[in-house]
Amino acid sequence: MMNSKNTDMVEIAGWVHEIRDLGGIRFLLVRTRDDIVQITFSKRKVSSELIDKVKTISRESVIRVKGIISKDERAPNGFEVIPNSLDILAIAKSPLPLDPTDKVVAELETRLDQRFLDMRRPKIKSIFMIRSLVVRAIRDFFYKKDFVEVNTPKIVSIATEGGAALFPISYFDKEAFLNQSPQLYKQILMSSGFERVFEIGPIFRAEEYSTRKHLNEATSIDIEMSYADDNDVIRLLEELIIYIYRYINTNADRYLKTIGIDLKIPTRPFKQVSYDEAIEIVNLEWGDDFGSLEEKKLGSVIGEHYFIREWPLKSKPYYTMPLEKDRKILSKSFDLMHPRVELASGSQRINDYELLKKQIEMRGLNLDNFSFYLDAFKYGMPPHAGWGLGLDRLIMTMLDLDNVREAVMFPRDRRRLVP
RNA sequence: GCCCGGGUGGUGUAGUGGCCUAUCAUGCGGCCCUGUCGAGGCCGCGACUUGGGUUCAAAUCCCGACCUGGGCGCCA
Repeated sequence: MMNSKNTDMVEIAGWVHEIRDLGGIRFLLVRTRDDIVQITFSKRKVSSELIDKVKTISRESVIRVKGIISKDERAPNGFEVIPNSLDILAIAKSPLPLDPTDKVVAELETRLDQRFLDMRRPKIKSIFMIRSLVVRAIRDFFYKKDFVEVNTPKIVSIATEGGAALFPISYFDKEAFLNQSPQLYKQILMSSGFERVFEIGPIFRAEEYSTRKHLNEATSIDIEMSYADDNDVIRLLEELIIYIYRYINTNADRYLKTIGIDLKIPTRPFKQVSYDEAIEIVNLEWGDDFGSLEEKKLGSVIGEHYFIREWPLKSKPYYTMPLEKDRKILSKSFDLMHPRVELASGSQRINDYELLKKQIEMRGLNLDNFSFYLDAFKYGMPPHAGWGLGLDRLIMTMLDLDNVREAVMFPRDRRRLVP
């Protein structure tokens, strides 16, 4: 919001971040989207009319100031503005529900209740400025790789994968659900010949969990790629993660500084462990799934991003390509793990109609519900692979946030529906 | 769904039966102050989630409700 009118005159509009009144001199710190600028009202240099006006301003009021830039070593960042005019655009009521200057840090719950104010804080705003840049990096990456960006329906008739609970909604006279994943649709698009698609969109899970890593509405980055296998999309995922980290490191330096993060860029290739190796490390029986404790242990043993590959077929969804190895029924599947949390999971998919039907039936699901999906496999479905990556968790792990809700502007969790 | 914590001014806290007309910080109001940048000094304002119970006496102990933090399960 700093528009230089000529070399000296500036106009600044923003919130009154702090007021320091020393009697004969009064400092207003005005906060714009990206900066905090000091406006200095001294009796010597500013009219008494303006001095009287500035006395009526409360913290977090919105003002517009026109004045002259003055270099002064005593000012923060070495300059300040000596005002010629002052418009009070909106007076803020008092007391404030929380303190945007970080002198007293409110709890997350209070902050989320007053999210509009919370996001005025430079640290919090920086999270979302970075999140925007991450999304930009993702689009950048996929467009360069000749992917097509798509939008699939969020109102659907059936569960995508079983497993997670769905939110039922009423769709005129029919029952419908909020989609838990774009999985089925992005696969159908492979049959339509788009070859490489990606989508950045919301997914909904009705699980009643209440943890630091779960949301009931999350943002998923999903891709699907024809003529690719699990290895191909693993490489692509690695490449994307590193692209994002690099992009943020070079384009979001100021925001990283504000948050106080020194971003370490992961190195390729990421470590890989097979499911069999992983259960060995954490002492599980073959066929067991990893609990939180095991996930933590694996994370601390490996210490950086890694893949867990070749999961037992039965612990992955029906569309996962089977893999027979050492007389065990595994799958061409993988999870991308951060030491703290799972970030992504993917696989090569089944593209054979009969095999897919068999896998759906084996899981006790009703084939009739899947006809719109299965039809796409009847008339020439290329081999393909893909994955889904949780954007919110990616931001959480990248910026070392304690709670995934910190990475979402208006999070939806077990209890929170407002704001 | 299970287990363990917690609800004290606007915000963040101290306080484990009487010393509480409740601590401290921040904030807000007033006064002083021309270089603040966690401004400072003085004065003032503002709170025990809720319903029962125990007790001479409850912020404090017990039970319920509501809200809430963490862990587990499940999940991405």
